[in-house]
This record gives sequence, structure tokens and C-alpha cells, in this order.
Amino acid sequence: MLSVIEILADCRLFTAIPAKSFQRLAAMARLAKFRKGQMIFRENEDCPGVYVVGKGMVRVFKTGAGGKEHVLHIIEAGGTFAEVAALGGFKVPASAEAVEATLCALLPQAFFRKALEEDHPLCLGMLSGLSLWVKHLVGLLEDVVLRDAAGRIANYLLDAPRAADGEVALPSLKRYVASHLNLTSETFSRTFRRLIDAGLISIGKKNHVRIVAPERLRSIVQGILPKE
Amino acid sequence: MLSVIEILADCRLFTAIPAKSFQRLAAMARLAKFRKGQMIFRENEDCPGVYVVGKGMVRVFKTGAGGKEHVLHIIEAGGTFAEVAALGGFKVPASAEAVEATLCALLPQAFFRKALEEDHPLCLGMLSGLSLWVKHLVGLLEDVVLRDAAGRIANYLLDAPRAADGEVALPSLKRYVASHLNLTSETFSRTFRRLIDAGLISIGKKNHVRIVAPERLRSIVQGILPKE
DNA sequence: TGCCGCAATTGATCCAGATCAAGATTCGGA
DNA sequence: TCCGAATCTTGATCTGGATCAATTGCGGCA
Repeated sequence: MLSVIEILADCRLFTAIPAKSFQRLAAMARLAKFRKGQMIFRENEDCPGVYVVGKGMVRVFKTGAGGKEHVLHIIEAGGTFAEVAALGGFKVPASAEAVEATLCALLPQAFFRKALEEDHPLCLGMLSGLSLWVKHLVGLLEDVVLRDAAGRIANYLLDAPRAADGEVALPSLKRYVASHLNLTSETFSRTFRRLIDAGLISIGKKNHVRIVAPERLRSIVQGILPKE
Repeated sequence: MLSVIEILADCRLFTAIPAKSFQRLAAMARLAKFRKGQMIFRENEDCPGVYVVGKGMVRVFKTGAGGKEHVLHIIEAGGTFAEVAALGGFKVPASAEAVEATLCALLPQAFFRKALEEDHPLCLGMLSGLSLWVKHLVGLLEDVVLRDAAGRIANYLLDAPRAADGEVALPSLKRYVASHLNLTSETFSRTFRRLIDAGLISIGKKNHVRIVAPERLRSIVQGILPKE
């Protein structure tokens, strides 16, 4: 079983902070455990604090009229969520659910804000973390607004972290990836197929994708979609 | 002619910071003037620093394949742009153009980052400013992804700042508002008309809109769209 | 090993909003 | 005041992706 310390040490957001700040964070954190499928919080609830994922997977999503969902973010080990609401002190703007059994470290909101006020390096670290998050959001927006289905998928594949063998692993259900890209799973499936048939990618085993022709993928991202 | 001090004093982002920090910012700032239609910077250029608008209007937008544009943000007096890139130290992720003759204060990037490193209260202020910006972006994303044309316009009108007489002023060209909501100006025009015909809003003079039935508008935002 | 249930694929249609194409207004400048 | 250019409106058509509807595939479990 992971400890709070281990979880925090693996978190990107906190890698750049000095040992002393780290100690203080670790001291205030507590473990939070969630079953597969369990809701962590719902849109508009008070923000409990900053969550750091140690193990498992969480999806953060907005729900619209008629129950339609849009996945804002899929967080795996080392990632954080609810930082923004904790920082700004407002209600959480989206819902979070554990996609599989998940273990998190929770930095309670009040403690966290206090630490920020007293700890300048931590503050700086958070600033650069946040600015990355904004960049990511702008990228997402760009995706949804300026690219077609093939472009979004291509962009997603090129941006995704590659495993050692050069393949990218799709996180959990394809359905969630589709929603993240604002596509239905049907369209995702069809477009994915077209990319395979065109020889741009091929599937390895079990949710793994091999990128065969990165340059051609890149041109799709730019909006040059290949004829059928 | 506005001075740097006056511009900074009117800026929301810097209202919460102590006098001393303010002085230091003012000392490093310089004025930047732009003609109507002038480009301020283009996507992927180095970030010159943080711009604070004192007078005029700036639109920040992304350009996609085939020259399609999407307006991320329209900034008027008191607003800032390029903060995120300045903070994170990366290239600007979008282009900026002066929609009308515009006067800005520019806080050069290197100075600004230095100030952040040494000035804790400033840092805290920026953090909460940034968290608001993230919230705004998430709202935009929600808009584009979960709402139809009528819902987006209704939401925009309800969120927009009201003038003293309860009317909202559309910033400059309708075309830019449409692009901000990811609509063509044709669709914007048509949908706007439907809202007027349904008696939810009415037009005052010169780009001013009166909200007649806020509750009904709100229900449209939720996704209940009124029959023709 | 065979069944059950969820996910993924595939096919057929539908629709909101884009695009194309004219007019109608508005506004700045001489 | 009038003119020209740009914006805005309105109408007709087109289309990417959504929706509806079966199948197919796969992983866990008794």
C-alpha cells in the first residue's frame, strides 16, 4: 500500500518544490480510497482540497442537459485534480469519478491555502503548474473548435505519452477517450478504422496503438485529411 | 493620455496586491500603442510580457486550418492578456489584434517573472487571477461542447456585464461575438432573431440588448429550447 | 467450457449548423 | 448630404457527426 509520502513524491506538480515545503504538505495530507465507479465529488459541491492520484484512474467530467457528459481530463498516477477550485476557493466546476479502484492523497483545502500563503516556492511551483493546465485547456478548446474528428484523434495520439516500445496506451475505455475528444464512441470507432485502413496507425495488443506514419498523422492534425 | 499607473490601477488582476508590489510593477511597465487592426503578436512568437489594456479593445484568437479563426477572448479596459505565456515562459499560444485604437501597459516578461519570484503577495494574487481564468476557460469549453446555439447565446447574454440601465452591450462586431461562441455570423444572426421573436430579448440602440425574460433565457441555457 | 453482460463495431438515417448566395443596413468620410 | 464598403440579415442547400439499431467480440465467472 502506498503512503502519502510516496504519492506526493511521484507527483509532477510537486517535484520542483524544496524539501521543507514538501514535508509540510506531506504532514497535512491524508489518504482517500475509492472503489471502482465511485463518485469522488459532484459538480458544484464544496471543494474538499487538492487530490493527488497515487494509483488507479479518475475521470473529471461536466454533465450537460439531458445527461450528456464531457470528459475534461483523465488523471492517472502522478496527476492532480481539483487544484483550481482549491486555489480559488470556489465550488468544484465539474464532477469526478474513480474509473477503477483508486488511491489518492488529499490535501485539505484550508491547510493547502494556508501553506500557499506562507510558502513562496510552493506558490511559484503552483503558478507554473497552473499555467500548464491553462495551456492544456486552450489546446482542448482548439481541438474541439478547429479540428474535425480525424484531426482530434491524430492530435491526441501524437500528444499522448509513448511507452518504451513507441506505442501509446489508450486509457481504459475507448468510450472515455471519445468523450474527451467530444466524439461519440461510434464516430471514434469509425474514424479510428479509417486511420488504420489508411495505414497511419496499427493496433498492437490490448488497447495499444502503434504509430506507423507520424508525418502523415501530423498533416491530418493540420487539417489535410486524406481522401477515402 | 493615460499613464502606466492609471492603467495598472484599473486592472482587476492587480487590485488585491499591496502598494509596494504595485510600485514595482508600475516602475517596470512601459506603454504600448496600437492602431486599429494592428496585430500585437502572432501565435507561437515569443511572449513579450503581460499586457494590460487601458483603452480600446483587443481580440485574442487561434487560427486553424484553412484560416478559420476562433476568438478566445475579447479584452477591454482593465483586462489583461498573455499572462499565461509570460508566467509559464512559453511561446504565446494564440494571436492578438487590436480591434480599435488601443493603449496598453506592457510588463516585460523577464522583469515580471523576477518580480514574481521575489514578491509573494503578487504571486498569490496572480494565482487567484489564474484560477479565475481557468474557470472561464472551462466555462467556454462547456459552452462549445454541451450547449446548442441558442443556449450559448443565452448564456453569453446572462453572463455579460450589464450597463446601468440593465442592458448589455455587445463588444464591437457581432461577428467576433459569434466566433467567440463558435458560431458563424449567419447562425448567430438567425438564432438571435429567434430569441427576439420569442420575446426573450429586445434590441435597444446601437449594439445594446435588453433582457426581457431572464428566467426563460436561463431555462434555454439549461437546454430547454422553446419551440419555434 | 459455455454463458452472461458490457464494450466495440458496423450500418442506416437524421439534423444542427455550415456554406453558398443574394439583398438590406449601417457607417465613415468627403 | 451622398456614396461606397463593410457588416448584417435572410434564404436555399449541403454535410459531418449524432442518433438509432443491430451484430459482433471479449473478459470474467461458475
